[in-house]
Amino acid sequence: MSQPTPDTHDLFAVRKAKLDQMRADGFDPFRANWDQTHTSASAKALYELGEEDEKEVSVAGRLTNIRIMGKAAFAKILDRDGRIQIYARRDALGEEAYRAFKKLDIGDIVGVSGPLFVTRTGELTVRALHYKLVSKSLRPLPEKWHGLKDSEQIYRNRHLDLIVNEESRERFRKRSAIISCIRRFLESRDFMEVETSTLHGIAGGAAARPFVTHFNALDCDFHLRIALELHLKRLLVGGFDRVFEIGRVYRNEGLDRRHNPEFTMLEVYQAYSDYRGMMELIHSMVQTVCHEVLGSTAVVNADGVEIELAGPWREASYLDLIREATGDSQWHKRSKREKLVAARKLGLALDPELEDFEVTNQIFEKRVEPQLIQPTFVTHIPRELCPLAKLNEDDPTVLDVFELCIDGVEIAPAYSEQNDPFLQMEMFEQQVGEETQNLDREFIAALEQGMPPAGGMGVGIDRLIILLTGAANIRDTILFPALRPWPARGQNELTTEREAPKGAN
RNA sequence: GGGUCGGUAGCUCAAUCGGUAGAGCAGGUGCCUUUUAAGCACUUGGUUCGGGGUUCAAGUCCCCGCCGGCCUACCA
Repeated sequence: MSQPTPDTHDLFAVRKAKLDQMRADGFDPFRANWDQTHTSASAKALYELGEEDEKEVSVAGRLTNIRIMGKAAFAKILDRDGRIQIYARRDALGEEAYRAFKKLDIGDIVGVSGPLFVTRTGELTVRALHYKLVSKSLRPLPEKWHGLKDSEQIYRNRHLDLIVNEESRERFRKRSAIISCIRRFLESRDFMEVETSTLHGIAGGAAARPFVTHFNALDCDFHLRIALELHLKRLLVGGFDRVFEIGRVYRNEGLDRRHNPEFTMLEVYQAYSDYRGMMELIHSMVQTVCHEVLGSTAVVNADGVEIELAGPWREASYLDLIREATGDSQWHKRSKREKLVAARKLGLALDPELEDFEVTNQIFEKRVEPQLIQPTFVTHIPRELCPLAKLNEDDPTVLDVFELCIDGVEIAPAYSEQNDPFLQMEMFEQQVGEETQNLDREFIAALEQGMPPAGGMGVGIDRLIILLTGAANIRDTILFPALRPWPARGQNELTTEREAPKGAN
């Protein structure tokens, strides 16, 4: 087959022409495979064991770098563990194979086998005796030195980001390790992992606008869940005394540095415990993750501020923190008007129509929470703020709950769970007001069956990952964050044209 | 939703006051058998996000739109 000369500036066409030529010569890389005996890391480990020289390995990965020097070449391949150098020379591979090697492109996926050796400059290298192209890369990779910087491309083309940006690869590896560690921690405490449904008739357990979807078979609308809470508590009623779920929840609200419309939540429920028990649980959990995954109890946030996670953590009541922020020890005795004036002094122009507790809570969210950088359990939270927790026995205006704040963000709320169906009904009615169709009567019926006293907690996993990896943005911790769908005519339209696969047989 | 900044070659970035759109990497050709962002020589490559306007002349100024970053609003 006469090789058509493609435009040398059309990187796709140049690579496609190489592929066509290979297929014409009887080799189709998309039908090939490779027997990988070692990764970059295990090959290094093997070499460091010492003993006899010239250990043979067979590695595979994506070519990220090629340096051709006449009759020999160095290249690097990237596999799941990292990079390893390979050395190809004409007299070892043979004339024909070496000529083909020189035609490889950065981004191609190859298998390479041969003995390990260390180069003059001290780098462990595989001396290629055999190699095979096992997947052709038709698109060029971003620049080798600067990587991919454009944040939109990073989010839209995460695969490119992962190939060229090592920090990104490491961050997601760490995310996986943290979640795995959390699972093992909870299992070691005899919690059982469950999966509850994501399609809810009534999206309860939190106050957030849900996404709506339509179920054709039943011809009715469903909501994507906004929390895991109510189903998990029904499992407590059912006798699963210690349950947890790690799953997606969906909230139809704005996007920003700390909010993605779908995010990962961990919820844990433990019968015969309470919010104090949850304090111990989250503290131990974070210590365990620090030791097993991070190897450190200190983390540094995106602003360079160090946060010390080793315990014990500060405990402060909601009202004390408000008093501290406003400098008013008699805050609880002030009228709403006085509170509004105080809010204004703190630079908050609040709507006078807000309820009294909402005014205070605005101060909490805008002026207190952002200041809670080191881990702090905020306790004694006003009852209006959460309808699902038990009232404090000594002061029924507050709840037996905490909110764990770190780095100015709420990481985990936990409650002594309300199990009195009458009080629960009352709280629900206050919450939903007129919209009684949003009142989850099935849940109330479950409570009427009798739910054991329990502690429960929700952990925003993505926010925890931000904290533990020092990420600047929730999108850097979510593999495929929400973005507006591609415009109809994008600059980067699909290049692969529809054509009969000629080389296929 | 509002404010603000941005979108230039496949990638990372330049382009003075409105006056012929450039560089590095990647790509192509040639040389080079231990390189490290390999090197050397030559070289291809542009709907300057899209549409309109002002002007002798627009990447640059104005208007509209698209996409994104940041701030803000919403947000248990």
